Amino acid sequence: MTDSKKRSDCPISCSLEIWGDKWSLLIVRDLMFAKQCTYGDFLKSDEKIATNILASRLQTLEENGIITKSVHPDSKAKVLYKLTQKGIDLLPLMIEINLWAEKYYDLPADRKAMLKEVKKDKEKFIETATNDLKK
Amino acid sequence: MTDSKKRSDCPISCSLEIWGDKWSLLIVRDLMFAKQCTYGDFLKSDEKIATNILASRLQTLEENGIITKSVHPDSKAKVLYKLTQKGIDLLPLMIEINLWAEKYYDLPADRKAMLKEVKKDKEKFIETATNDLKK
DNA sequence: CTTTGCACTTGCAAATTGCAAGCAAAATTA
DNA sequence: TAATTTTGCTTGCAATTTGCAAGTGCAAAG
Repeated sequence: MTDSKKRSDCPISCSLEIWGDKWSLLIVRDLMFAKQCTYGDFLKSDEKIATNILASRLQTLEENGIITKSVHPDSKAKVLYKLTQKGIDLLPLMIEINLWAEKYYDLPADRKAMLKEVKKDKEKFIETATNDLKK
Repeated sequence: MTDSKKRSDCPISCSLEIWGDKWSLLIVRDLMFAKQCTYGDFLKSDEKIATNILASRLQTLEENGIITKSVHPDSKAKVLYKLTQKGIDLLPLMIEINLWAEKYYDLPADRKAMLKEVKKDKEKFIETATNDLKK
């Protein structure tokens, strides 16, 4: 069950082994930008991830220390997913994905607004958002 | 054959539809950092991509305007793959992946050396490397 | 104490992956 | 000029992964 079969020492390759698929970074996105953090929230996202895939991705993200599970303060029936520091550290990468996509595709208004802030002072934005996510 | 089935307008999702798998960014990496640019070069990389997968990834990267094929100056039998501007624009994203991985995993010496340069002046590094890749 | 909500699990068909072998055109060697 | 090798793929097939639908078990609400 562990990641015993590392393809190489390349950091790009190691990273892709964790979140290199069509879904994992969407979960990170939800936790980072949309503040969606329950299983049901993830299922409700636009891309319509299948429930078994979601469960499997949440597990590997947890196994790799990107997210943690905890009991939701509202109810024991709910599970609250949160980004760990390692997960929060993906923020600069997520921002760069947005900036790349902005150059070549149409973005939704809210994401455009966010990038406007990013461009004013990227480091400041990252610092503020990081502190926000740590709460 | 086109990407008619767009999952959502989210830039993260759109990006992942192009290069969200375990292999595509390794090809970009080879073109970007290792200057490997023939079919055979890609096959020789540490991660040992299967030849049919390589062919399919090269095709979708080309279809999405990330890379272009041209005749190798040395020989008509060889194909030279190059990053387009859209591909070169993935550099900041690739750097952030390296920086993230550096924080949590061991990197090979040459990549560490590169990141040392990056940290001195990220913007300068990107500018220089971008100009290099345009040649 | 029954019904609803939430977080999953299970079963199965369809698609994708990975391995090995094959193939045609160009280049090299004999 | 003919035979061999290199290069960039394609093909066939088994194994794994995905995606869809239905089901399950526990907590909370009515």
